[in-house]
Amino acid sequence: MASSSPGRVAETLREEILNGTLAPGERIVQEDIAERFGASRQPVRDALRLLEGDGLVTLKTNSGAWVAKLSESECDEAYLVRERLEPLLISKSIPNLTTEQIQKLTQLVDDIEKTKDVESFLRLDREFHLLSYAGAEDGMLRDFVERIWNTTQHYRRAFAKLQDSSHSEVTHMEHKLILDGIIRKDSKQSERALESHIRRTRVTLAEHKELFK
Amino acid sequence: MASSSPGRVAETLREEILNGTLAPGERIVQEDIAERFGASRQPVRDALRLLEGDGLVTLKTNSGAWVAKLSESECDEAYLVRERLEPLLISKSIPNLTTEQIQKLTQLVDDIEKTKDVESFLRLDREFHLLSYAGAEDGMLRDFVERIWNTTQHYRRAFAKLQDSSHSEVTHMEHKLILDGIIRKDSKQSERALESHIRRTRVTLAEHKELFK
DNA sequence: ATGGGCGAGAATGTATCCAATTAGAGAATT
DNA sequence: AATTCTCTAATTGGATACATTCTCGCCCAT
Repeated sequence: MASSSPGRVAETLREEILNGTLAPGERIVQEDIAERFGASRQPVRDALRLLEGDGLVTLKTNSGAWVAKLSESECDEAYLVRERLEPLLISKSIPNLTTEQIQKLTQLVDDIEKTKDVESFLRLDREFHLLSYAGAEDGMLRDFVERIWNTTQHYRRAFAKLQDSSHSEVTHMEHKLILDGIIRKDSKQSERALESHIRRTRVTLAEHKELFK
Repeated sequence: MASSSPGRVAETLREEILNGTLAPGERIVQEDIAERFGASRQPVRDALRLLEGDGLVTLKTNSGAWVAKLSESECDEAYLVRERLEPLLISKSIPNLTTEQIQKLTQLVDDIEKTKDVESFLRLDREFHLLSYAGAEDGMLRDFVERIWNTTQHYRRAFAKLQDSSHSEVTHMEHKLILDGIIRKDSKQSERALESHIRRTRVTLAEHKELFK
């Protein structure tokens, strides 16, 4: 069976964790997954180890695997790290973004402002930010940033649902400031706007401790 | 056999990669390792996956495992990330360092200044910096920082050998400035001294492209 | 009702075997 | 001499079976 390599299993599970099908704290049983993919437990174990490396799954020896969970302080830490790393990443990306990518970014900012649906907002917002980093070369920095986005995805969803359709005007302004810096190749502006953007989210998030109950 | 869990195998291999027994680019054969530990290949595979997650080993499907290798630009990126993350980490650590830990740090700065041996310098320098972070809670931030220290260890060694016994006076001054901030609980000072320390190393390292040949 | 201990059952860890794939050396061609 | 090609031996990936360990519900004591 060609579709049973650890990579494929991991990819599918990653999707399900990110889109919320698998909730944080939920247990993952090797044999169940193996059966789903018509494979043995071996590739599943490899897949789980891959996801552990991504911070999406927590493994405990002789015990099992669970979808990773963040505490309130861990989530706060994640945002503090984002504040420091993402401005660096975007500054490395901006000089190499193509015209097509910038065009797409412009459209995304527009689409994000229009959407009132939580899932669409999450998807578009993620696409906007990750695409704004597409000009940076692959490497540790991008890995770290993507890892943080993945491990905090669930909490971004919960937070977005809380704010519901009232995705603040401020968010859209921040996106526009980031985009403006990108268009004018003014990395410093994008860096600062992005830092403020993340910082504001962190502070706002800290006001909703109930998300971690 | 109690000593054959993936954790133990990974720990031993990690040691050997860090102390230079296993060089970057060197191939790792599953069966050889398995034989060394008197275990089967199964736990070895798990161990290799663990090390891959730590960035110490590179796996290629159907091909094998190699000790991870950094290019010049990847190494530069590592130091740029350190510049942003370690000041944050030390600022989280300083408020919680115990008197004993600070005493130990003071002694380490002293020992580092006295040593003329490359391996001792590496060990003490590593111990000093990591101990200065001991007050910070466990989490993603510390994981990231330790991972960078591990993946760049080999290049730090090569660089130290190059400078040999002439561990510059500047390095010791920087250590003293960091320590002074720690003692006086002046996080800002330690943050800035640390940032300069890492930045200077990055710039100096960039002048030695021959290390990546 | 609440908390702790206990045991049956389920899930994980490890070994071994077989199939699939690749690395690497040597030959042939340019 | 350098490069490409081919083939084989060696290595990795996956499945199955068995041993080991933990989870979770149940029971008992308080």
